[in-house]
Amino acid sequence: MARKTGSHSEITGPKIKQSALELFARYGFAAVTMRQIAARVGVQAGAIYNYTPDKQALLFDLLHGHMADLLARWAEEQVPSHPVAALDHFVAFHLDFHIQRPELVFISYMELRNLTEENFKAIEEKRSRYEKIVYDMILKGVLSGDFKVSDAKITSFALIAMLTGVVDWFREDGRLSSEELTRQYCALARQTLGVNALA
Amino acid sequence: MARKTGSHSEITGPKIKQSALELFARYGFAAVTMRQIAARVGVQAGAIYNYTPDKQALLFDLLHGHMADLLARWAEEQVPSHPVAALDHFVAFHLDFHIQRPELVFISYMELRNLTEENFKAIEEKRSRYEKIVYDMILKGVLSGDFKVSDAKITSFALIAMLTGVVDWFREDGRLSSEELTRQYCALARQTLGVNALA
DNA sequence: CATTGATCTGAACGCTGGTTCAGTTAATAT
DNA sequence: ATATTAACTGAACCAGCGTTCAGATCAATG
Repeated sequence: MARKTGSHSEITGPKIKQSALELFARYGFAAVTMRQIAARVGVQAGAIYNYTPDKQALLFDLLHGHMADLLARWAEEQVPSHPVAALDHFVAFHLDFHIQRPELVFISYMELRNLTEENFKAIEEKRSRYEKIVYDMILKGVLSGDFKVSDAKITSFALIAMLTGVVDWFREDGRLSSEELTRQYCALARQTLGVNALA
Repeated sequence: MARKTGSHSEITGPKIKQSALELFARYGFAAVTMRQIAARVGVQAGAIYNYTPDKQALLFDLLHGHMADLLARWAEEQVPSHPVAALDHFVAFHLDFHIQRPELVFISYMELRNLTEENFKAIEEKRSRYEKIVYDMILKGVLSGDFKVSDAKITSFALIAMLTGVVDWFREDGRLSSEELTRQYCALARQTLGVNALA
């Protein structure tokens, strides 16, 4: 027996990516076997190499695609000009995007060190671009007087950390709906940035 | 050639733990070899098994010791009774403790999934205890009217995430001293918890 | 119907992993 | 000196790793 009826590359390709993603997220890149990925797809290990040059590329494609997607989506957003409205908009966007991809968010943080130096740099560059977006947003609000923070850089890190940390505990079927979550975090973010705080 | 002059278990034991910690933090548990750890200690791989039953125990001891240490230290602290002072105290404690052990903090977050189910539960239990401390602290301030937050549970997660996230970027020789860092985060935490905010 | 080419199998390759253990060494006790 | 033993070596075991590849299979083509 060899090739199964109805197997096509248009199906197998995405399935490999998806399986790799799930397994990397659950067990970690180094702990996952090509044979495990193949088994989940319903294929032998060798078949994977029709779709990726090696295991490293499988990881890199996932991470790089994730960051590229994040930046592309943000570029499409219509950001309000008022700093507080922009903050709300960003919080909603960030939460929505990350909550929909908990596994990608997870491995994007965890598996950076399993990347080749070259591949690592490519991801870092995109990550910095995103951090700069947040930093610029905060800076604008500080200059306009809408935000009161003692250090815009620190605050940008703190804001990202506290928003991204949500994927560690949020569950779609949990106590909070995603709408409620967004509402809560918009209020929390405003407070953290000192909106309406005393000078 | 076999045993080297001056080698003693009181030295080799801690050296193994330390080497394992450094390597796990840098390359990840699954990617690190017993032979790599041994090489760093200056010993053959087999010698490690005089100090640990297996690789898993090496990881578990590090994580469990870290959490036990965290809880023990906090238990020794004299916490002010006033909610705002207690918050400041907690922020200073948490930052200080975590900044001094960036590698342990790192692997405590990253390598949980490489633990046996039984070992995982033991760590989780301690982690929950710590989270409850934070939650209770926030709740107390909310009830006294010193804190204004819309959801104490969410806020406790957000606070921990934003404080612990510091180890991702803070460097002892960086722009900020640890004292300055603490000052900044005390202010940030107060703002996040709505101290002095309008009702 | 014959041919082709994309897709996949199954077995193999060389290598490295965690772990074990008989034997060696040197510090200590007698 | 001799005996004892904790500490370590060095080699081995075998399972499993990522990766390769010749050959099998099937869908599509002409």
